[in-house]
Amino acid sequence: MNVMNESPRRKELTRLAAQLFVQEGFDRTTVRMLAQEMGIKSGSLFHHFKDKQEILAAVIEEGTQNALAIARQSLKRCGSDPEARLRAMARAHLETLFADRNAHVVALFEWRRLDPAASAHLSHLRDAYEALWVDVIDAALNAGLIHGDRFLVSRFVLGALNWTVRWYDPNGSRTPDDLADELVGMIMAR
Amino acid sequence: MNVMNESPRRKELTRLAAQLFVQEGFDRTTVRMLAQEMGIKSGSLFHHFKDKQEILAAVIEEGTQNALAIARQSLKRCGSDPEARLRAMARAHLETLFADRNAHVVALFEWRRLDPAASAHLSHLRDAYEALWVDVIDAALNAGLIHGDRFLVSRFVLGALNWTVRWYDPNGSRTPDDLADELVGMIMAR
DNA sequence: CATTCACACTAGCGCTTGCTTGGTTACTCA
DNA sequence: TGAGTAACCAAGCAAGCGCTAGTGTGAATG
Repeated sequence: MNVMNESPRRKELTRLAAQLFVQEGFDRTTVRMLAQEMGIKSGSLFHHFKDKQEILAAVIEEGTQNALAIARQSLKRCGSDPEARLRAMARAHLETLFADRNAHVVALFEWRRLDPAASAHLSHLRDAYEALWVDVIDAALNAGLIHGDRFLVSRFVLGALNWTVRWYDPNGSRTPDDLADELVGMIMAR
Repeated sequence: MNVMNESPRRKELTRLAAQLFVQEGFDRTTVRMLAQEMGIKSGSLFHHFKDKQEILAAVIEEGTQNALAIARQSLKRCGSDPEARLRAMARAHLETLFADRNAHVVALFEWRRLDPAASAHLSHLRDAYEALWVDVIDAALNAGLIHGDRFLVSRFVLGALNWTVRWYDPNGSRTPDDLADELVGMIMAR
């Protein structure tokens, strides 16, 4: 088995795994299916990953790291205006959601299949991401842009955004930025 | 095997199955686990259900039928005021979501595991339910209570509501009605 | 009293699963 | 040129899977 490093080969395999996990679900995806998709034999898979669990963890970690990076970058770029920051977070969220769609669908819907160790590690990453959101929501509340309970508002907004993976069609007429603006418009006091 | 009727025994077994499906996920729940939870041997399970798929379909059908019934009842009770109807739908949604929590979690997150035949049948049920929502949202838009695109608004609202199953704690200080009112307040123009 | 029925049992078939083993190839770099 | 290593393969194991076949039983029905 490889060490836990991030060889380019492993990264490519992780991408393919994410796609299969979305298509079939984690449990129904067999190591033989994964291997075939990767053009290798099933035994060879365990040269790159300790076990099937580790593949799942790699997929989710990849997606969450990207989300965190993009969100931080967006916030840095957009100054300190609360409305601009709110809009930027919504846009960044949808941008990463559809850029790394497979990884995020796995993260959102196969989370429970992680073993406790991996789950604990990835929870911290997720918390770091959500903390960004809470800060932005807080600032928007203090500025009077939106009303309500900070906890509930952030949960509702994240729920509405995450649920888009269930219905949004990237080939349709609406861009992710359209969605973000519509959502922000929907919740802002006028 | 039993006919597809709704014997009380079968209904009770369906309830237990829903609980296990939530705990373990559909794929990881074995017929032996189901049988043990039900206090019978695995072979006996197939007296009540044709196969494992049929158990999943029964769980989801049960939940969706209840949601539809409760929503219709709530709308009938609350008159024709657009705001009251909007609030009633949100309350009804959360009420059924937590009254039949297991069934709904399965319906929301194990949907993909249905075979095509069952999926088509249950999609119609789901569409009937969502049609109620679109009507109510439409009326609220026409009354100027909320702003935005009817399609997007209903998707965002349903997303925010459905996502509550991931974080809402029924033993906490907030009632489902609190959540409904907060959400309605959040999206209403002021 | 005979028959039927719902419900449960035991036993196990045929197949798939995640993962291991022992060995081979292809490439890098001293 | 030869040692080291990353990547791979063929073969297979032990466990577990959904599901079936055939049987037993106590209560209701004729």
